[in-house]
Amino acid sequence: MQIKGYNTKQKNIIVDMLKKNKNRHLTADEMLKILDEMDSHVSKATLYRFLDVLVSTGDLRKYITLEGEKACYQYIDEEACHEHYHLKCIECGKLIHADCSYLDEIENHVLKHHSFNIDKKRIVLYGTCSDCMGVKTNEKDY
Amino acid sequence: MQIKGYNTKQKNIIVDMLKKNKNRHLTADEMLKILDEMDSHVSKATLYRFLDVLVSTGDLRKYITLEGEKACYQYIDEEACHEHYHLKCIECGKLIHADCSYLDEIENHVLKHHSFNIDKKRIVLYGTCSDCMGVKTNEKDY
DNA sequence: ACTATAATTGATACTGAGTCTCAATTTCAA
DNA sequence: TTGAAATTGAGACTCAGTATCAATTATAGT
Repeated sequence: MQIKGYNTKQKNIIVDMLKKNKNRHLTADEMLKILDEMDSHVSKATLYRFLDVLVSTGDLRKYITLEGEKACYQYIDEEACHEHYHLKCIECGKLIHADCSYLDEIENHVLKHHSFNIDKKRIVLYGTCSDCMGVKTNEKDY
Repeated sequence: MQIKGYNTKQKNIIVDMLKKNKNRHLTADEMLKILDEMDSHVSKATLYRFLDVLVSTGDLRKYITLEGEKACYQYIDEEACHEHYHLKCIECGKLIHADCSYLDEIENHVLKHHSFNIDKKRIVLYGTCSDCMGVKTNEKDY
């Protein structure tokens, strides 16, 4: 991949780290920890700056910040270039990555019927996961 | 509506304020400002606490925090309780109420293929509305 | 009404992801 | 080689939201 701007040591370190972890969803903090463990320290500012660049060039996919959760990123290559949406369980908090072409149908419907162009990366559907479905915990009592 | 827990002055003030602004989407900060202007000061901690309660009882709908934006809330009453999903434009911030039976198809798909039971009221799809679609601002250049 | 106790409130300190600043360093084109 | 422009890093900063905890208030039991 082509690095935008000046070709620096730090940018190459970051890209290498992302490629090595392309099947994971990393947060910026996790990346910093990984880089430190690799004795390849890169500053927080540099990391955030370059992540933004990679997102803007389309080399990295950024998932929407969920309520109370951190943004996470996934490197995009041949194997991982299909998008997915997120299912977030209200009961147990689990985040499910739904890899599924149905996404495109939703996109098409909304575009056709509502003239609205969905950013698929940001889709988060809230509800109850299979594990929690029968197991309705007693509601908090206020 | 029934107030959960002890019936306090502050809770009533908050509910009144929400009812008066039921057609708006307010952030917590905006609410605090409104309350101050009404000379009905309620502390930040109390507001946030009670908003959580109202969301848990279903009296208030909380919209997911967009990257870099604040959470906003909408009071739910007879007129606003239909099942519809929301389309939120990333460019202009407009919130579109999409009344549409396609919702059920999404629900069925996710239940069938992912064993996940969507809470339809919470669906918010982010993207670009028709007004903003042609008007792509020039990208940042890195 | 009184009291005990449990819930609630509010001032304020704190958290933490992400941003900003700016001097020092590095890149690269000429 | 050189110097203008890009980049880096340490750390200060932002700010929505949370936690703390002593003081206050609501309610149930008598």
